[in-house]
Amino acid sequence: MRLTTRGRYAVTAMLDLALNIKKRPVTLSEIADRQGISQSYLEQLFSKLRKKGLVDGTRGPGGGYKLGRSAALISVGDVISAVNEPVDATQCGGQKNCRGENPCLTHDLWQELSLQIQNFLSGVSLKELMDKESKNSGAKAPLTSLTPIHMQVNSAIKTSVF
Amino acid sequence: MRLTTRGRYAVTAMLDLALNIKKRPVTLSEIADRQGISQSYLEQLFSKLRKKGLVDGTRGPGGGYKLGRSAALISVGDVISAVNEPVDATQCGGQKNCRGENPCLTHDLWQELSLQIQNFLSGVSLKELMDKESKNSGAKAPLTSLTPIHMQVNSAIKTSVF
DNA sequence: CCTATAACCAAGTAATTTAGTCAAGAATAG
DNA sequence: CTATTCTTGACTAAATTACTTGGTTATAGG
Repeated sequence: MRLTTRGRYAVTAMLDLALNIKKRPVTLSEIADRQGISQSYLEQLFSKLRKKGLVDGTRGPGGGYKLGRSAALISVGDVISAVNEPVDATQCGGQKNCRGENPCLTHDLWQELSLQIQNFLSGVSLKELMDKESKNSGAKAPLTSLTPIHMQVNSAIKTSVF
Repeated sequence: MRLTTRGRYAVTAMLDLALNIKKRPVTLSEIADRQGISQSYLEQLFSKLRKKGLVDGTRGPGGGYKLGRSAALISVGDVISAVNEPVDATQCGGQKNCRGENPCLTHDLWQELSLQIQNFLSGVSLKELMDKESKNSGAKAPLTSLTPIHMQVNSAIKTSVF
């Protein structure tokens, strides 16, 4: 799981798409204009998103993109991993023969952690983010926690460990 | 919060350090050798880790690095953000004047999500990862979940949403 | 004091990734 | 037929990452 500005662009664009689609598909030039991202760069990102089935494109006038499935069924993790090349964290490629003494020990731990992050991001859907937005639209209150429940549990664990 | 191979190197090295320190400090050449990372690259990473107080270095023969504080008090988030330059996600720099129509809308949402990831990674300490390791050392059982509790809650949320 | 060790520091470089440009082609609504 | 919009590919500039080189300081042990 990699997390760079590239993934941020993709999530931002997908959110823009999800929020602005009413009836007509949303064009890339609209998104590019609203979010200040190069259209051609968006084209590359959406090419990958389309291949993963996260968006559907229709050509011609009145065309554009729409979500490949319900926003509730698209996770942030889906979007981010769609636009990133898969990385193998271990230099031995899954074999445990890296070193003699401590073979891939910390690699396994990182792999495990990486999986946890992946799981976390798979637990946040576009719909949750959209709902968050609509709840705060027009209001002056700052954005609060997205998914309070497991965050509270998490901080409970944290305080119990410390 | 950025998440690249750079952060992986840092976490891996910190884990190696935490696992292999018994009485003597651990030298970078040891870590470099065990983990297959360039020593000079480690020096750069540890320079940043030291400036954040995450490690203490002692020079001369018998010298090396030790943890700046208890492994229970060092989170994975600490390590990762220590070796990365801070990024401002918005191109307007906190001002809400990016666009006319949808000012920084999705930016706010990304900011919120980014904060969540940060919180999540702040909830996982080096000690948790170490304990995970020692529990599985010598055993053939595969690694299971690190922090089962909030993961279970998380998946519960997920299934309730879907 | 001398020497080896190992942290510290800084500049530069190769490789990779990111972000963007440019130039086409293909589908389709009107 | 034409304008629109996706789709594709190749190419380029910028940024980041990973690594190299060549030092300097501090210190333990002889």
